[in-house]
Amino acid sequence: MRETGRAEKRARILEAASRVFASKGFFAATVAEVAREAKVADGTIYLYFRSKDDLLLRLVEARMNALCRAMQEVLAPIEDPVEKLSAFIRYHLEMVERSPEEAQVLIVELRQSGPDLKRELAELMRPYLAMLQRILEEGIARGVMRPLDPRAVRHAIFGALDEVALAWLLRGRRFDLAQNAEQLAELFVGGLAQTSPRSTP
Amino acid sequence: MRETGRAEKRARILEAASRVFASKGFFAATVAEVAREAKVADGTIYLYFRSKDDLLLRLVEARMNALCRAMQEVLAPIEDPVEKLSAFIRYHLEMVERSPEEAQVLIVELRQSGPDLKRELAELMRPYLAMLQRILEEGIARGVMRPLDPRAVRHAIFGALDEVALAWLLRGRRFDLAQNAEQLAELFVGGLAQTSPRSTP
Amino acid sequence: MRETGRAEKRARILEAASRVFASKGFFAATVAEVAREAKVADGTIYLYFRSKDDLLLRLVEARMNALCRAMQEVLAPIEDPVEKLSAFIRYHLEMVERSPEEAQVLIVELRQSGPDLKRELAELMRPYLAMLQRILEEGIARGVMRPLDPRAVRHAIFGALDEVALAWLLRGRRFDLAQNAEQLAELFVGGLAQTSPRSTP
Amino acid sequence: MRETGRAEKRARILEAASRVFASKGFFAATVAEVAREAKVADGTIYLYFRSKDDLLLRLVEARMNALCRAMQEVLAPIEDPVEKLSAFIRYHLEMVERSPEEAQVLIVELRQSGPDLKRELAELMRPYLAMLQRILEEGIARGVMRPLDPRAVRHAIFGALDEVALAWLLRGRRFDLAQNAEQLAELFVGGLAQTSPRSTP
DNA sequence: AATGAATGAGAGTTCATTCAT
DNA sequence: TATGAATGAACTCTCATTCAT
Repeated sequence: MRETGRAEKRARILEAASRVFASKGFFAATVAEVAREAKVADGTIYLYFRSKDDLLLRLVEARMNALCRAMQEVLAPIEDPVEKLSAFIRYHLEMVERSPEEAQVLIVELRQSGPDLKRELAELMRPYLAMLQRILEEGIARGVMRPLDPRAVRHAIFGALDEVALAWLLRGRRFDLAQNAEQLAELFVGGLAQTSPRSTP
Repeated sequence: MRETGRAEKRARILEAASRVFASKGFFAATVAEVAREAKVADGTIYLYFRSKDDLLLRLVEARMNALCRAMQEVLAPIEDPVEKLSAFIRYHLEMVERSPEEAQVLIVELRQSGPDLKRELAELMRPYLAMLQRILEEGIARGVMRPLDPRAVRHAIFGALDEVALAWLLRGRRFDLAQNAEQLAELFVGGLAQTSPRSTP
Repeated sequence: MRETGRAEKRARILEAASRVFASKGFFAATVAEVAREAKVADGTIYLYFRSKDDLLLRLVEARMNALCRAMQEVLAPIEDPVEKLSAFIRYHLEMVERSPEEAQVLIVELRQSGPDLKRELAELMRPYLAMLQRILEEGIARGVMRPLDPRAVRHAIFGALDEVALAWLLRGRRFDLAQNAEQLAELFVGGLAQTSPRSTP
Repeated sequence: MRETGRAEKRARILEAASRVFASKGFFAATVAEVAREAKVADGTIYLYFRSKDDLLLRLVEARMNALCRAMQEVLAPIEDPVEKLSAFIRYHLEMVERSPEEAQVLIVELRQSGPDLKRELAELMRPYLAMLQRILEEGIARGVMRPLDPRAVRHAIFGALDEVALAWLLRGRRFDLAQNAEQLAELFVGGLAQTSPRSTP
């Protein structure tokens, strides 16, 4: 238990925090509970994280990094921006379906915080949103997507994904998320499709 | 100061709660602060509301009712479901722009709560979401919208509106919300448009 | 509703207080509850009583007065101090059985109070205890009771009655109080009986 | 300061609670006051006790256990049930005289509580009352006591002891408790004495 | 590095009492 | 005289954070 020990314990605390925040919400969760779940002493948390807020921040950071990396890999081999967008939507919800607990933190608890924390959390989401925006920009640049404001569309798509995931989580995961992913992909791909070429006979 | 007095004071407390919750977040806000803002004693709050949770619930209820009524009136004279949807999107964000503080509560604080409260809040949103869904169902029924799953699309549109509004609020209202509304309207109207008829010469 | 009105309302409040204090305990009971039970406004209580403490004090006072008067009448026609004592014991528990709610206040709630209030309450009990003591003193003077310290015996008898009544009330009035009264009467009459004269042939 | 430290602090809090409850009454006493008296932080109380109610419960429990053990030892070497009863009465009041503060809690505050707490407290008294009842039952069985209902007599004796102790405490311990104990012992021993043997010359 | 007992500020809520009507 | 809405002090209990071991 040296260097690896440290990293492992940090990870264990983050895992514990993820579970506890997901099940109780960030505010209702207590540091003591996270400590118990991680099988460390209360004080130990503070050797790895500055505060409860910091714990959430680092948790979201870790999840976002993993999500970004994974999404990157999924999108890399795809050439067409339209297909990229479609893959983005489907893969995002696939991840939610695969790790609902992690998703819970990113989706639901993310906004549970005072304004300061909220701003910091938004900052952490940026790389992910940037990926989405780049797809849109490229689609527009290549002329395969309508020239709508990429930032507005990015927010729209992200909000849609978020809301669908939230509904799925809140309703106890009772509907088919993959099917919803298809619907969303069609909706947004259709919404961004260049319509003029079709009108030409 | 008889019947009007009571209702006015209740409204004053709701106004105060709206401001305080918006600026600090529901959890960080204290009942004492709401009382101070409303210029009543701490205990007075409890003559009008059962608890802090109830205060949020009633606040969201009031705002939702107003929003539903207003939206109803806007949509009533419109016949075409596609135009109705377009109007829904534009008017929703128009309201956000007009009363950002109220929106803050509906959009941001709405999810700040333990799971129990969250469920009750979701319940309060239902009539509004139902309106949106009905537009989609009618559009599909009349054959002017693609037969996508109305529930999925409803979530998508609502999430998109929410996220755009949230971004606008968090960034200090620095971009043009009306313009974004146009973009969203185009995006979703396009995404729902029946494409096949066009391909027929 | 003039002079009689006042007295009647005062009595109504006392009745209400009796019921509420009996069912909840003096501390747990609220003035608002008493007011509701008496069908008067909260503030009205304070037109008739100085404070919540005063309300209890006046309630006990009224009950003690009634109890004293009734006991007085019961004992008046009895000549023999031993029979008087026996009647006192039986009648005391008879009253408890007849009006358990009033008894509850006198027995149980009587001690629920800070030390100041407690002293004042003890003061109110004095006339009743004095009656008992006088019986004992006369019995001793006449040589029909053993010359035990009348004050000590008075406390003993009163404590015994109190405890038996308390047990009866706490156990949900499930045993026969009259039978217990007989037992107590025998016990104390026996305990106070002059034994030596009898042994002389 | 390991195992002993914990137990000692718990004991210190109980001592403090005993003093504070005795001087102010359970209801009027505040947890903050107990904490101050015990020289610990407010929150520390809750590391050792679940609630203010629990604090009283555990306090009574500890006192009752000690009382039972001590009484057990006193009675063990005594054979004759009549003498046992006499010793019980004298020793009970001796204990009150020796530790008036502890007695205050057991006697006075014991009934200061809502009905739920009251029932739990009554439960804690049972072993002690059972000891008393057993003495009576044995006395009756051996034919050295009159066959009065042991439960009724038990209540009577306990109530008498309670009341005498209460009076002594409320009057500022101004009369001789030991003397009263003698009187009570004579009273009850006399009351329970088999009278028939006396008639034999 | 790790512990977990201790801290104490601060939360929501209650309720005896007052006073304008 | 009666009302009951309003008050605000005071309560119990929680929990993020610290620090002696």
